[in-house]
Amino acid sequence: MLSLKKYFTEGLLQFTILLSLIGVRVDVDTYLTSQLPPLREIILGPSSAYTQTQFHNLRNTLDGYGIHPKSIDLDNYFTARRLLSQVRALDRFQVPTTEVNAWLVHRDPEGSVSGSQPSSGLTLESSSGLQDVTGPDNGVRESETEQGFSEDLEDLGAVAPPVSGDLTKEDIDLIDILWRQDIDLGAGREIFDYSHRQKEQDVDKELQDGAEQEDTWPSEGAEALARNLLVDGETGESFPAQVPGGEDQTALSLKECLRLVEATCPFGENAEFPADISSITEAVPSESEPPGLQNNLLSPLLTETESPFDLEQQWQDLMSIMEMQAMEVNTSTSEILYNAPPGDPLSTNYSLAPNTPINQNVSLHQASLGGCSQDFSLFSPEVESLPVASSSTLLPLVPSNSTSLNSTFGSTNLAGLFFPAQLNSTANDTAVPELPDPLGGLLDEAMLDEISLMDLAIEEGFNPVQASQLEEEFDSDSGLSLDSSHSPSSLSSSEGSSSSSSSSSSSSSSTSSSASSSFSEEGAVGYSSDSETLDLEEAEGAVGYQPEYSKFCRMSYQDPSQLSCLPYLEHVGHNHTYNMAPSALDSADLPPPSALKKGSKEKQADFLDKQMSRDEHRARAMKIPFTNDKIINLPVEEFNELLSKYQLSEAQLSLIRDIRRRGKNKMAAQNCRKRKLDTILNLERDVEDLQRDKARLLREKVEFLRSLRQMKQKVQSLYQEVFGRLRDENGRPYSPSQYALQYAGDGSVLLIPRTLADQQARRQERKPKDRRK
DNA sequence: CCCTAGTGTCATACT
DNA sequence: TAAGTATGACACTAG
Repeated sequence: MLSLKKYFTEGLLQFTILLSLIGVRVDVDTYLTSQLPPLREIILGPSSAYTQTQFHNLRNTLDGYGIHPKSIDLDNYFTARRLLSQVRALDRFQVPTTEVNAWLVHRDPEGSVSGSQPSSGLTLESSSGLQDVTGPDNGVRESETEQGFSEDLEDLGAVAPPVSGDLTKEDIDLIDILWRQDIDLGAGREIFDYSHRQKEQDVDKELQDGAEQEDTWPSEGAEALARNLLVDGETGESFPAQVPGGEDQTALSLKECLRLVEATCPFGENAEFPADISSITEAVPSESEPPGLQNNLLSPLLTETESPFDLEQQWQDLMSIMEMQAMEVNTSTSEILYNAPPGDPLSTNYSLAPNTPINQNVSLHQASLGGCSQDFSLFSPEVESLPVASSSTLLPLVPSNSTSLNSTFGSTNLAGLFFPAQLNSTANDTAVPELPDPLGGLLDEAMLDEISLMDLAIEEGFNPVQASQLEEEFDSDSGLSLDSSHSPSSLSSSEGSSSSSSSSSSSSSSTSSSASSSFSEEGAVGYSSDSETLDLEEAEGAVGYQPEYSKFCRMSYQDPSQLSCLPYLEHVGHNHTYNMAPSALDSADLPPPSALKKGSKEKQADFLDKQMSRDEHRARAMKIPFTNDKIINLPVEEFNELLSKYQLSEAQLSLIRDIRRRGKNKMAAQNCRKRKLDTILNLERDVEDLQRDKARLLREKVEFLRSLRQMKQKVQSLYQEVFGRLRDENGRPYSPSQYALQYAGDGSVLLIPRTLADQQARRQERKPKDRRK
């Protein structure tokens, strides 16, 4: 019970200190409501840190005593706590996984679509036109508009119903690939610098048969695209500008793609048509499309799944970032956050061009992609607005395992059509190490909202290198421990000098204000605070030790001005100690020889008198034949010996024991207070570290989210590319309003009527909700 | 005179 | 059990 009480009170103290030290908004609610263990930890945990630091033990060690067994490793404790906090912060990143469904596509000549899976077989006759695919993400969009972000995402169709379920291995692989692709396209992972990719590309060219595809892509593509290239501000990569009239580039790049598709896919003969630009453009989005329609049209993949991110929480996180910036981390985010226009360059850089029409004079032999063994789920985009951002966006969507793709499409490396070779073959090798697999669950609207938010925040200039540096800094600065440098043992540096000073400087009562103390030969620990007496004490074999200013001065304060000395310590040093000047005793016991300027002597005596503690006065009054320092600091055996040497009355003995008790207790109290102070200071530093960690993790999160958004956009554009190339038996493109592509779990692709796709989407949207209940 | 910080002391519990 | 230690509480003092 006692320990419980102790823990509780101490915990409360620390908790309060923590909150007050933070001084900024703390997510206390999160901990209180949903995370009781942390609260319990906050209350109970620190208690261990608050107990028994044994400051003097180190000194005792110096004096020949061992470390007190009660000493607690605060370092470990605080480190554990810090790690716990990090882990806790990380769990906000966890999002439910998104199930990627796919259907095996087999399109028979009659115009019906039949999947290899029974449930997916459907006829195309159900050309029911546009479906009302209103997204189910109203709540999310509220906050979107409120924050002024993500309109572009909506335009991109981020309102599609969610896909749900567990990720299969292939899904993960695909996600991984997408991730890397994204990285390659400038997701901010500088580790994948251009040269690195170049090397990979070179290697892959040697390894892969489809080198020609890669060659044609950059060569022809570059030529054609050179006119309207945008440069990714982040990676320096170029991609086509989104020019409304830029059909040329698109057509050209698509032609390249198509050539490979034709060479790869065993399409039916009767399905081959020369591409008719006009017919294609009909199926292509136009600027005149109502915005609402576009929203629905462009949502094959940017589907909402679950909303793992509490927007409120995220907003708090962002606020926290800004708070951190106020502290020191950065200073620009808030401005960016609040002032950045919705169409900030960063966002637009990676946004598809909703209004870019796509003209492709290409054709498919058959209106089906037989057995595309990709797992990415392409959900139906709706009609007209099929913005293909740029040909460069075709690059992503590579399967982690290109062999499966190849086997599916035949001997030709179709993957090379869509993806650079180096990504095909080295996807696994170049994976970002330890990259979590956040993508599954991240593909949801709420995430996109956040992404937009984060995109703004990220402009503060964070990069992974900085993050790692920060991390290193944190690692090296475990900061939470009461390391030896903060313990009184460090006194030795300043104290040792005086320990050997002559013992008989005596009555001079040095008025030097410099604090100096020493350890006695016995190793007993005394306490002396100011001026006088030290040398005399040594003469007595007693020892004092000074409240070490240096110790406090070493406490980590970021403000250099505070480093010099804590102002409130300037008053420490009153001499309330028992370490009276022997001269005083001597002068009392042995009156001065005689008339030696009585005035000054009296003054001196008065002064020393005032310096004496009550116990010293009592001792003198009781004619105790030895100093209080001896009484207090001598080991028990010597102390008893000393007592035995003298014939002392009961009163004297009682007083001596009281003096000893009080003296010991006084030192204990001093140690106790020091410990408290250290604990508080360390808590303060702990809070700072945690805040920095939090800011760093948030920045990393921003990075992840942005990459995710880019991947989504690329997948969407890929979908549009593929869909736009599909031709029915008459050689006409399928209407996005009537058909949609879906991917089955087994890697197959299915062209299904839009109505069915919508139904499935809704069904899958309901699933997670039900699961949540 | 009041407030605050530092300190000493006591009582108590613990080691 | 004795001695030492830790700490909350209180009082005192200086600034």
